[in-house]
Amino acid sequence: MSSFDESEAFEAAVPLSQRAMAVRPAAYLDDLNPAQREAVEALEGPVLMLAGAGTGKTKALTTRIAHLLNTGTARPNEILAVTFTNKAAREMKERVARLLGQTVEGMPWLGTFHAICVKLLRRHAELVDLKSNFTILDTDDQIRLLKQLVIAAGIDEKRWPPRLLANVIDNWKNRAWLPDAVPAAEAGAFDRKAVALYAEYQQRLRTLNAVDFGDLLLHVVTIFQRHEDVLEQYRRWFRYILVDEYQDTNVAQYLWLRLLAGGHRNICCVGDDDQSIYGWRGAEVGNILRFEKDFPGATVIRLEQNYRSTAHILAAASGVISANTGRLGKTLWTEADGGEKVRLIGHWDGEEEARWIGEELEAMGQGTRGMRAMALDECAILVRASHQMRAFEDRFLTIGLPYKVIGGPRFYERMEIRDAMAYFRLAVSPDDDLAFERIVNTPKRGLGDKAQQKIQVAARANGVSLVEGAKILLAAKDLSGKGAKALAELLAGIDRWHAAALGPVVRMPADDDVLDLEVGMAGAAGRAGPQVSHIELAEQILEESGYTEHWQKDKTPEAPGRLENLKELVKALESFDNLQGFLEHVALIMDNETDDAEAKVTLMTLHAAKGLEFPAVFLPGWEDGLFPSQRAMDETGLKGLEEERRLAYVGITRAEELCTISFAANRRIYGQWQSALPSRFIDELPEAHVEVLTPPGLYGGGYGAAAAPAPRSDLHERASRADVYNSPGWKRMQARSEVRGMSQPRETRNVVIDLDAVSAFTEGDRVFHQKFGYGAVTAIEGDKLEIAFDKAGAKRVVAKFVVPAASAGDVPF
DNA sequence: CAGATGTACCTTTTT
DNA sequence: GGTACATCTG
Repeated sequence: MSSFDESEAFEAAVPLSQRAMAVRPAAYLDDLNPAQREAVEALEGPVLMLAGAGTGKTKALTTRIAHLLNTGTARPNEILAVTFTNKAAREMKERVARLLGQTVEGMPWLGTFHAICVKLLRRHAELVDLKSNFTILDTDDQIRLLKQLVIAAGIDEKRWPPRLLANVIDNWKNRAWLPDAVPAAEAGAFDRKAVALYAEYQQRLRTLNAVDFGDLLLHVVTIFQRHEDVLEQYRRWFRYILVDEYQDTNVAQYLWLRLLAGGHRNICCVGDDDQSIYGWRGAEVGNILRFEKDFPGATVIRLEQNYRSTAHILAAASGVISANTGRLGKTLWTEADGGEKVRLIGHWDGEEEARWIGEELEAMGQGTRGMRAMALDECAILVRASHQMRAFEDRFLTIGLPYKVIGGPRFYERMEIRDAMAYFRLAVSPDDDLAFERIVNTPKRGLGDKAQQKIQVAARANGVSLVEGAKILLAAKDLSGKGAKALAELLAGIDRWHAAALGPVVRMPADDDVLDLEVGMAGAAGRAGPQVSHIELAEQILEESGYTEHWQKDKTPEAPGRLENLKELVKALESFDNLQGFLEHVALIMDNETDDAEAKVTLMTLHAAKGLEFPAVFLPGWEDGLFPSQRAMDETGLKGLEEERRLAYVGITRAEELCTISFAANRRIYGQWQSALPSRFIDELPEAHVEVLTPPGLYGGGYGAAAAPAPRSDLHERASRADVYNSPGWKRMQARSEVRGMSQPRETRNVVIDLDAVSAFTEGDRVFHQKFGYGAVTAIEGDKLEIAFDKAGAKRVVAKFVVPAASAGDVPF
């Protein structure tokens, strides 16, 4: 706390009224509408900002921060501003800086819940029996650790799959339940053993001096609850608190906030109950719904003017969401024109849906039906479940339409990156057992299960880390030739790397610097600089460990990509002072944004789309069972259905100009063809704002043609009844589909066979495919080739995506 | 110890 | 259908 001057902080706490007018004329205030302005100017006391989709929420939030600073009400380090994602934090930082000009010093306490908790926890680690250099485990580590515990406890892995156990524990942590606080009812519902395992897991984490993501919050809450002096100190420091996406907070986060805001109550929460879509991961809509009860006298401000979408799109979204109960209620309005109606189209199956959207995207590029031309990067396809993306990827690959997938496996989650990181972790701290386990036999060193078990036994018997245990094992000559030699080599490497990794003062990356808290690892300060830079060291580690070679020798098609990723990893080290700082960053950040010049359609889940906007949005797969998802409804009933409906609302409101909803009568799920009925949410779209494109012959001319739309009251009632499956709209659709002969697929159309591409091959040819690697042609069928791939097995592939094996060097990708 | 076959599983996902 | 993981076999 050394350099923080509390008296100065208090001086800044003089009430606003007594301070001079704004330091500078606050031109930014003129940019706001009345509601936004109110939200910005109500600086003191609790404020709840209910910000509908596209109503300038971030603008209000960032302007509020700027206003706090500009009026001298608070200093940058007195504002605690929390977000959920790093992206949101980054954006907020940028926008505040832009509002105030370049002169603002960084805001040290603007960040994600987790990043802020890391800073706090490093400071007070000893209060929860940790050392301040604790490591942060990601989900993968967590699961491997749990697996060990499950096995050690002699519990059937089938009964408690580590993955499931991790979920259960996460849920408990989200609710801020320590092992001894898990309610008996809850524990009984699962299994007593799960609680015992949870307790054991926590104990093990402590021994390893490690925390998982949930702990970051939970430990800090525990510290605040048990040490009033510490809490008091932070209440004085964080004089103004701002929270983004408040509807997504879980119980632990809620407690954390309430504790911190408890004194001065200067807390401003921004959120939208209609966009709460993370209930399944512990978010409590209840937090936002009862804000006024938690903070009596709170100012509630509604941002309702929408600047994003056309009137038709807004009306469609409002129509859907109005079927939900227990909303705080907002009415979005816009000055914008009606624009295009929301388009609705039905398809025979998922493939046709993908084909239609592909064609539509191409047509939109030219401008169709009097609409302006839309570039691909103005368009997005938002799906409910990620497996829906395959149909689109297949199709776009075939027609060569550029696309990008958001939210796939991230860079830092890839196998090769995690392996490399494990080596780095060992260099930083050789007693990182989890890292050691990961790489003992990667690359293959002839150290299989048996050898690894011996190491475990040696370590446990001597109460030391695995690296030490391995040394003991070797000294005792308890391991045979080949493996022993490789192990000795690895251990020598770790020692060498560790010596080289002990660098100078350990700090966070510059942009994450904390003004008054030293985040560095204890004990490393003041050491002389190493001879090699951490970048060279990283290269050496990968080289000497044989890891690079391992992938060089690998002949699978993805090996080159992995080597490329490793290079990228080393390059990423450049922006850090040392390996420790880098590891810390990666544990919390894990994002991977590649910007590419070429315009591409964006393909992502509805969840990933929250907070984004696109001129044109496609919402495929609106079928009951898929969306709303059957599972959501089965597991949480009406609550789940309502969350699905909010997801629909989020989807529609992503669109600025054009929103296209589609559904398919048949879809292949888990390899089985299944037919489905249009989503009940389709019935909830107000007919006046929808244009039905469904081709005649399918669904009898389309939705709305047969019967008048159900009255609103009926919709409402239906949503809350248990027999939602028997809705009038449903029966209507069902009847229609039976009458109109849904069993006939539409005529196949536009089957363009690229004969040139096919004629280049004959049976038996060796070929190369970008994704599947090498193989031999076994059959030719239309424009498709059947190929027996060496690694990937037999596949049917469109001829133009395959080249003769000889010319594999210049593949057309 | 490694590759090869067989068998259960299958939302949404950030930190 | 396709993947991740466990068990079987060379």
